[in-house]
Amino acid sequence: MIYNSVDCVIFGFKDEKLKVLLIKRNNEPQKGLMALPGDFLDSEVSIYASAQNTLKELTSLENIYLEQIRAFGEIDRYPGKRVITISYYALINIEHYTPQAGYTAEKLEWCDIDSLPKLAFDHKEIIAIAHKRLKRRVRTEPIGFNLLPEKFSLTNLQQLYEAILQMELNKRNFRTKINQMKLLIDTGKKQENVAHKPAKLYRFDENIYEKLKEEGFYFNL
Amino acid sequence: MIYNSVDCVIFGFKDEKLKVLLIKRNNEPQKGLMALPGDFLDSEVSIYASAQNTLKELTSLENIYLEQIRAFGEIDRYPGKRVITISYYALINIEHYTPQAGYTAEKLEWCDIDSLPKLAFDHKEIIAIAHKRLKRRVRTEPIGFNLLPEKFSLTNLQQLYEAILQMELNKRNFRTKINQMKLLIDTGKKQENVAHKPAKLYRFDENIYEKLKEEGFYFNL
DNA sequence: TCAAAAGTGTTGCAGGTACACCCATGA
DNA sequence: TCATGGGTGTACCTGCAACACTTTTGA
Repeated sequence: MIYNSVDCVIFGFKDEKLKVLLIKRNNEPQKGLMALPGDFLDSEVSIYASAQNTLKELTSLENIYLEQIRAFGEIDRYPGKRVITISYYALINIEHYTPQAGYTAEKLEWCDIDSLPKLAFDHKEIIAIAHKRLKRRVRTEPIGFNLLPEKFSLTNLQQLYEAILQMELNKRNFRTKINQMKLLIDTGKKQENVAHKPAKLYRFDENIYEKLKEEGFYFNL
Repeated sequence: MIYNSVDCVIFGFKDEKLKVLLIKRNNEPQKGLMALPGDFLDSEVSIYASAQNTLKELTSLENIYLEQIRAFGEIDRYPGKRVITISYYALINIEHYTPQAGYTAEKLEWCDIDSLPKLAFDHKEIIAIAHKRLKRRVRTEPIGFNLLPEKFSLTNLQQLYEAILQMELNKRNFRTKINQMKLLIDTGKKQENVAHKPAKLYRFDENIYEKLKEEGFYFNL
């Protein structure tokens, strides 16, 4: 007998760090360890819909960026039975996240991508592969933006890319490249109560965003 | 009840064309249609091993390039039961391919990637996604070479990339870029019996090949 | 008036693009 | 000697990398 499950690597961005949403297992096997949110697959539900459900239960969010990573199918990846898991990764605006009833703060946690706790099963490997995929995708499609709030400064955007790609970027050149895309709209607003020149706040031009997503682009940072 | 299967998109290169190995179904459902080779998954076998087995049964080849694409899990993708398939793609040297006993020429066929027959299930979509993946991979890892015979000319190599990427490439620049990689070794041999200047034949430097594969590279064609 | 971060102008250089020409072979 | 495809030299030009300076705010 083979079981199928669906797991989600939910990425968020906060305090200049790339984060993953993890849940503490309260059932055997591996009770007490942190793990990716997920569930066994219902035979009446498509795998994509199953990932969407997991996401909605946890975060109450819908219509968010969600892409399959792949299936993980080593024989012994789950103790006791044969479970093949199909993993997805999601990009969410962490400000929109509100933990759902039933999930207490004790159980759910946003963990830094580069200081993860001990994880159940092969979830460490799954996160690593999700991150690798994200690093590539972010250069090819304008999806990184899904991680930001509606209004953000260019510095926010740069820090996001630096966190995802785990490398430093040159401020001047980063801004030049972003400008070339003509993807940002000046909201007219500025930062408030900061002890320095306040940064302009931008939002996306949804039309250009969709257009770039279709056409594909290469963001040579 | 959910069933799992593993399907393989086996790529080959012949007559300047990128090809896929397809098999005519001789069982219901969709008997008579062409389909990707594959099988239901045995609970004692890892998904990767299952793909390797399919490949070996069909082509008698081992140790070849094999990478998972992803799982396909729409509810109605397979008539009558819920079957989630996990797809792999393989790159083989078509000259090494010898159809195995039990598979007659009537049943197995190398089809052009851009003139595929009607296919069973969602296999057309799977091939399209495999091809898309190959297009990307071929620029990021030196894997395209798996599709060529041991000895090949620079023109062979260029035609391969043109077939995969479905675009024309400039001869002069293509050669310059290949040279920069220092990946090729002059075998000292040349084409024979051609009515023009015979092309030099090359083979790979396995060491550099492995090194590039690890490091990653970007082949900006 | 000072500290801190926002925001911009410019120049040199690497490397990609494009083009045209010569070479070796069989018929 | 001609047709065919193999093989190379180079000049232009785009566009990325690197750097330093000005601006605006709160304290």
